[in-house]
Amino acid sequence: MTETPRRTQAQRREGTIAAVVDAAVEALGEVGYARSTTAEIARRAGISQGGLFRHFESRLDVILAAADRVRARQFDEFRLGLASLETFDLGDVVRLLRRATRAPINAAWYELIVAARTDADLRAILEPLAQRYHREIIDIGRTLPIAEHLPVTELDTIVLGIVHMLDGEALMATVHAHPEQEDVRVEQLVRILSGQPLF
Amino acid sequence: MTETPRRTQAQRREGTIAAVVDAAVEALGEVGYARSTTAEIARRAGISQGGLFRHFESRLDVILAAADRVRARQFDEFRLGLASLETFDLGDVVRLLRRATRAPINAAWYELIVAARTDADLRAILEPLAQRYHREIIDIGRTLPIAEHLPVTELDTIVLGIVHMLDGEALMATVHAHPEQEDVRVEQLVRILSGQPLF
DNA sequence: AGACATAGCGAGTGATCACTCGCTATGTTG
DNA sequence: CAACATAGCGAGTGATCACTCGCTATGTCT
Repeated sequence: MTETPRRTQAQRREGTIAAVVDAAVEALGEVGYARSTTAEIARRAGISQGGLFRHFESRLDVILAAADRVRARQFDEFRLGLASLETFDLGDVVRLLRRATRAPINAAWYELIVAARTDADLRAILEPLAQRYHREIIDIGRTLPIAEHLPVTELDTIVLGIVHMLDGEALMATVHAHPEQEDVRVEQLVRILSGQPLF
Repeated sequence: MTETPRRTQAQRREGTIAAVVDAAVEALGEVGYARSTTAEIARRAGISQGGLFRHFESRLDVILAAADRVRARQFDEFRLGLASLETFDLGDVVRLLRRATRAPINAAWYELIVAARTDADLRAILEPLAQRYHREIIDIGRTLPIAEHLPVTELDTIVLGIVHMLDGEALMATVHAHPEQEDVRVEQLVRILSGQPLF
């Protein structure tokens, strides 16, 4: 009655691993780091708890794979968004960045960053990824047309400053959202950065 | 041999409660929300686990008290710092704010904010505190001398923007610190906000 | 087809969780 | 001092944690 897909071992393995990593990313976003247990992840991946450990040595091993998947997907999507812009209007770039920081998948990244502060093992595996994350943000900033009109250290300060601001905003929004003020805040920010003196 | 302090019941109660709340704040900062268990908090407070439940109905009850203590202490200290400033140089204010966001006690606040995203019960008790936190930041901003030279909505945008930026910076610093660049970043930021056009 | 390797399963295991309960210690009230 | 109320203790309790293990299911190799 039911069809037998007849997949090779490599296909089965690959498919299961991908399902587990996706499930882990989803769990991090939906229930947070502490409740992203191996049972929870296995359930979301449609696999038994024991089966999970066939492909991953430990929970941390799953988390590491999930973290790198989040990082890669975020940058892929952001670069795609950048490429679709016809002009490099600062407001558009900030809005793209805001969309990235508010994306559900980015919540998983925040979970990991915060958990890493008090979990030395997690921090050890997350640090290289965070370094790369940071590096990629800086690099993208330097490819923007604006880069030609600014000293590089100021450019980096502005890019990181905006990203950090949006990170802080996204985190606080979970307990205190102000959606009606967000657009006007972006406009004001752009105006300030564009050089109209404020005081 | 050992002295008997002979405290009243009210004093004993008050002292124990204060010890528990302090222990909870300390635990949140040092081991994070998930590992701030009632056993961990009781141990740090020098009390038995059962004794803790004599004064608090649940773990969340302890957490709530700790959260409000963090909020109150942060604002007390910041207002004290502000009062000690001879001039209201923007750089000094930003440095004060940075000191506040990087304070160990503030890490407890971040733990709670992030945990609240995926914990409805925690979010319910934390939301009013977060509202008050937000309100107090805005209010302090509006008492600054700068307020007289700016429309209030722009002032709020700048104040919240800087606070969010420092929050984001503080959070990312746990996995990716750049202490050597921090001072120059503040100077650049102040220069930008002071009206020198960048592009 | 038969021998072998890998994939997947689910019932353990010891540790830890928030919380309870019967008890003792200390302070209060008359 | 006696009767009582509150403070504090620590051994439970059932649930859940990461992880293991003996087993079956499925794919591979000759």
